[in-house]
Amino acid sequence: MKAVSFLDEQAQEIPDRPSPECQNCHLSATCLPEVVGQSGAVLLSSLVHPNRTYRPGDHLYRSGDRLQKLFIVKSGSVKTTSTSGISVINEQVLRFHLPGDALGLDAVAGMCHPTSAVALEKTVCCEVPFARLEQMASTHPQLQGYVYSLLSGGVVQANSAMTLLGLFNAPPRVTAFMLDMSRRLERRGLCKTAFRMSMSRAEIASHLGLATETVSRTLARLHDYGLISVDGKNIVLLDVAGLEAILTAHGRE
Amino acid sequence: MKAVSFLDEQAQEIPDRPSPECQNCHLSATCLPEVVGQSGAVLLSSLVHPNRTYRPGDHLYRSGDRLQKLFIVKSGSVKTTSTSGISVINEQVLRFHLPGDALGLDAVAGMCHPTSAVALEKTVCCEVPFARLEQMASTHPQLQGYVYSLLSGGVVQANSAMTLLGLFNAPPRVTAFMLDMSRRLERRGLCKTAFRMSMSRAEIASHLGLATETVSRTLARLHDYGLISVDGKNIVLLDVAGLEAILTAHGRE
DNA sequence: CGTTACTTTGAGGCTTATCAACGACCGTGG
DNA sequence: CCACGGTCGTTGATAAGCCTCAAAGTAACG
Repeated sequence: MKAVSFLDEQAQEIPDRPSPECQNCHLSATCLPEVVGQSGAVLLSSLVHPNRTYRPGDHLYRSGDRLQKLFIVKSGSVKTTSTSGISVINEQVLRFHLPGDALGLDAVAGMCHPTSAVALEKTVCCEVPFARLEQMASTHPQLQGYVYSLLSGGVVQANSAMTLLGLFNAPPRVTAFMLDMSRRLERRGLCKTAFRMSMSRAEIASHLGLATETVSRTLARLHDYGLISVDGKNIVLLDVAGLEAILTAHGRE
Repeated sequence: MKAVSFLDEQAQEIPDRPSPECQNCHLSATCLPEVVGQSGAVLLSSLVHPNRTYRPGDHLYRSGDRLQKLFIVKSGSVKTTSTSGISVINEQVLRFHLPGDALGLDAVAGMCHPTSAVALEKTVCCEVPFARLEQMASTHPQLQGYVYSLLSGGVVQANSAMTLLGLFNAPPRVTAFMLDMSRRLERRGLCKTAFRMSMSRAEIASHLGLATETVSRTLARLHDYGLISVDGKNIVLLDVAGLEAILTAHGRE
């Protein structure tokens, strides 16, 4: 089963395509569903900058950078991270972004990125100048509503991540992480039971507020129970019902 | 030193004021700073519903309710909570909202509240019908930008809360919580070193992903170190520099 | 003034972080 | 092509932090 990182890889190879045509984009269903209409896609095409390719470790933006454009992952994957502000040595992985996901929305409030974004693998992104998006949104109610949804959805997502860290211990955290990945991949038309996790164990651990070793051990235990199959970054969910049972069983209190 | 819960209490006593005048509101500086201009405040007054008073434990809205209006805390305090979706027994406190804070923004994406909001004490709120706010924002760029900021700020806030849970253990979590309260109160023109925490220990614990007893013990230890003074819900920050040192010292590797 | 809920304190045990070592994989350079 | 170093992942042992249970003390409320 093909993994997300290999999604339409050949189509993405074309470097710096001068004028992306959103109406032909394979992501249009997940990326801008309500906005892309007969004329909507054409409008958006005028907004979207040429695609740009990033290599693993490349920064899309760094914490402190001025907000100029938003990003939409077209292929590959990206992590957003924040430092505590106190010590710079340690960073928290806030979220992993898959194709269709928007990045940089948290910079709107201060017009300056509070987080950093780093490509996890070879990644292609669309770029949307925020000033022009804001301008165009003011004359296109549909687009405005979509921007609201994006921003609001970011709050919902962050809240559920916080709930995961607040209510659950290690096993359900790791389990919920995989089930969440599964759901997000399914929504993109990819296989929901077998996939490749492009991030390192350390990045998963940071995202879940755990130590690298704990993530490794938890995956091993889930494997022993016959719930998953683990081969490096490749994961197969063997017993989804069993995994969901972990969530109900291992909550705190 | 006056605490936030007693802020202008007499002025708030007036029940169900029929037509709130934002230009006279004592919160105008913190609540809608950029929007309230000569004409802005008048416009907003036409948006804002009569104030409503809540008693401790009253719900402003419940998870699942349809989004109809946003809320702005005028006096008192509110907690927003979410359940894991798996088990209803346990709830996670996402945030405590002080006067000037907006609530309900996370409902925009699904037009339905994903969280619940409960008053912690006697609380007065302004209500803003979302449909009319959206409508008016489309014709008033300043207001639109403000709504963007509110939403984006919600993401930033949620991310920093997640970073706190992900990177720090108990002592810095409790410390950061108090320092955050201090900053937020200072921004409202209240005393930043002595204040009343209207929420229970259990609610603080839930917010910080800890057990009630751990919060209690941590506060006791900070008291022993001479960093704070604790008398029930009343807190005095005795050594802010010392508290900030806790943050740098007790981070997880 | 009694009842209830909340808070504090103590003791014990479990989860998980930490330290350490080993093996696997990958890219590099010989 | 193989040897090499480095990063990453796994596994084990240990200990620390925090959760849990339990009980007493305190504040809040009718």
